[in-house]
Amino acid sequence: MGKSMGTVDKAFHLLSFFTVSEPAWGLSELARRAGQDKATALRLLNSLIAGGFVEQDPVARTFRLGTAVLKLARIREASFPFVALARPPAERLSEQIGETVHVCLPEREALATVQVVEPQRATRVHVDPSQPLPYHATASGLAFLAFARPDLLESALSYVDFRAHTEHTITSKEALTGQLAKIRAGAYAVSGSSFELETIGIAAPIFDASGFATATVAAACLASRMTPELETRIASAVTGTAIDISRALGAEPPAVFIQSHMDLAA
Amino acid sequence: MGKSMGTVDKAFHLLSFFTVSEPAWGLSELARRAGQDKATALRLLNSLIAGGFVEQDPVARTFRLGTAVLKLARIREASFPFVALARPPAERLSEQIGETVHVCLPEREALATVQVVEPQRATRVHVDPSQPLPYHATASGLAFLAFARPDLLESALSYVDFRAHTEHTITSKEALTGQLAKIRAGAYAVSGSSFELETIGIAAPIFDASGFATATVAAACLASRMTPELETRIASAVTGTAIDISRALGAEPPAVFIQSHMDLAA
DNA sequence: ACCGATGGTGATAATAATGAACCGATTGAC
DNA sequence: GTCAATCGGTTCATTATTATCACCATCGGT
Repeated sequence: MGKSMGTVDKAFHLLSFFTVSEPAWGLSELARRAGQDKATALRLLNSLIAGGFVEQDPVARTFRLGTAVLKLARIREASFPFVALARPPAERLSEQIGETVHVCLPEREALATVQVVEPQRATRVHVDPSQPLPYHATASGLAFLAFARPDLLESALSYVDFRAHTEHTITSKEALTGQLAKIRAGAYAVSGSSFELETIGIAAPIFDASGFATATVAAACLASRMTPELETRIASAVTGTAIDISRALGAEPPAVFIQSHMDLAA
Repeated sequence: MGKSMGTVDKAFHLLSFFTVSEPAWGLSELARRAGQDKATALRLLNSLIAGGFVEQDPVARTFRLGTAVLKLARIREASFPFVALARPPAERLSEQIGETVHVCLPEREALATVQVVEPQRATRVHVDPSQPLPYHATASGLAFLAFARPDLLESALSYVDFRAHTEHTITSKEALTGQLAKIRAGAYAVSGSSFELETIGIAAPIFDASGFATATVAAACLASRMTPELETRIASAVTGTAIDISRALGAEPPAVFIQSHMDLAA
């Protein structure tokens, strides 16, 4: 990793505190939580405001995300239309398997859901797009880590808290790395109720041009109707969708991954 | 304006070079265009990468916008759902008048288009969402400035270059402020081919809770089919849409603005 | 083999960021 | 009504950071 700029990192550290549940901050509290001096935080915020990344409420004096992020997101989607490209395959998958499908992108500490497709049938799993998916406790997280760039894997592992969300959650680094090896061999990840009870996640990585995972696609299934045969059928469909999306992005998944997918179909 | 951090400003300066038409940059060319030393630019880019705002293509070594902007845009829209709230009224407006409708947000030097709705009819104006709209040469810019918070007006005026885009462009500060006074009286702004020939923009401000403009909605019309009667009809529809969107945001437009809108309908 | 690009690195000189103390204004408790 | 605590924001001497240039290895074209 090359050298970077501490001041800029601090600015982004501040940005990371603006979340859906806490979208607006006062100066003092934000500085305290970010571990920065008030004066420093204010100067950083002034730069963020100048760049349009942050706005300040003129009466409450609180800070919130600005409109520049909307602009940049538009540019990014216009140039590399990930969400738009992933939608059709995700919709096909949901229709095919009759379960909720979601697409996630990695962030520092967890995965973020960027797309949810729910099937027509009456009983289905609801996925909250605003809820971060922990790496160690979700099928998507495991599928991503298993095929992630080594430095991203390492970084993500340093943030995993191994908190047990249910009694099935993986709670040690050794168990996690062992599980990742199995996933690499089988191409897809299953989280049997390790995040929420009653749901089973089946996930596969989406690859970028470098051959590493850049995103995930997953089915969120009702545990009550799962069988080994159904799991294989869904896993085959999910890995196939992951291959489709990867190719739509101009990337070719690793040969071993393609092979695993074809083995599932057989 | 409070003190800011030069280093952070430089990082954002780099970010501003990633556009729809030039979404990926090599290190040397970006540094040259940004007026920065290669080494400096690289370190800034490393920080941007660490924050997820920029990605580097592993083979071409080029830099592009990262997924963090998607995440922040999601958070911003979840907390302050401007785009989602503005869409239905904008679509209704486009259908009603049969012209292209666009919604813009102010940035430092110009307006940025965040939403475009094109009508079904064969002949229509195409609005490029990636092109910034100069304050002095577009109906949206004038409508915004006429109802902007005084400090924002002053800031925007300091950035206006008064460059003539066509022979009808306003090219002096005096002409601009005079025009703004007229717009305040009439509630909407018209740019008769002052930005591009053959198109006429009709714009109105969207208000926030403080009673000042926070965004704009505009119709981009073909000049060839414009008549005084049609202008009034469209202006009435546009101002009505601006009122609808303002109320959807929880804001009540000033009484004089409502009155002007009702006068147009009469 | 050469040329002129490219992406990237390292050491020092030049510059910027830092943070404790401070200010005026609110707020809430008594 | 007063006191104490907190708020947003500013100041300036101290300090740590960043900018820059020369340099390297590599690539594609002639």
